Amino acid sequence: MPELPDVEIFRRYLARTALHQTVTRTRVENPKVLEGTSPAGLGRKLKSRRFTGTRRHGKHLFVEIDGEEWLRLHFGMTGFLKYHKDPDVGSPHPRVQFFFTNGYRLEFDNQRLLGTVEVVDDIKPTLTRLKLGPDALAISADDFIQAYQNRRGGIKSGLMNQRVMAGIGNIYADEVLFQAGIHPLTPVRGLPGEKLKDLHRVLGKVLKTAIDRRADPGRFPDSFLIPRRKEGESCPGCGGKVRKIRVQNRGTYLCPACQPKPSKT
DNA sequence: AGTACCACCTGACGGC
DNA sequence: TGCCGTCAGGTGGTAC
Repeated sequence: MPELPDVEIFRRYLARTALHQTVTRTRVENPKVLEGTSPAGLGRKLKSRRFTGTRRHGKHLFVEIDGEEWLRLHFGMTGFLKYHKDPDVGSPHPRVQFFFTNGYRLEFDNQRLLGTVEVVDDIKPTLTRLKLGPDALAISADDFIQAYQNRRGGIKSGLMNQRVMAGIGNIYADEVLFQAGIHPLTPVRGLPGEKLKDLHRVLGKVLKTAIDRRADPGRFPDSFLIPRRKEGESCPGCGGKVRKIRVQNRGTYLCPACQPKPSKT
């Protein structure tokens, strides 16, 4: 689930629930998701401290701890957050839990254990260490064009490369390329500047729309491809059949009519 | 620089 | 029913 729009929704969720709450204790159900600390170490870092702010960069969520350190949450392929009243039935895979003085708890659910919970001193050096490019929602048209115009390889791989730009994954790469009418295997070099500029505009529009719709495909506009990610579904643009191919070994959905394959030169 | 392939994990689904 | 391969919205390392 978690690409940029999903993580932005998680950020807002945390900001209206666990923010400003004081942690009484933490509980680590599975230490595999911890990075650079132990369950006891995480507890020491958070006990009696408050969450004081939130930030997001790409697919990473940062939660400020008393204005001193930051909790970095990365969700992998299956993560989400849930805020409960303590005795309530929780989420199915609460790998890490944060308990608060108000009797609520925040759960970091992560079924496949591909996510990460880490405490860091500061955000900037962390983005450098993780080699993340600019955030896909914040990047300017000029920076976008600069980042892509001299790249080799296919456009979908480029969009998903977190070092070039952070936040786009398999699903939203397909959506952006569908909305822009570009075939996923199009060489970036084959895209004129005007087309890149258009792609940047579409990127922003897709992300903002998805966030407005709470990153919930059930609420997406009829013009979106995401709710029709199935071989043989009808294309929202032309009514033709949606096709599935593999790009970078990832299932990739497109409309061959609306996204013509680039002609070889 | 970019890609292919494997690994890390759990779980759902379709075919036999 | 049960087993098995495949696939899943992420990412890092290694080899070419």
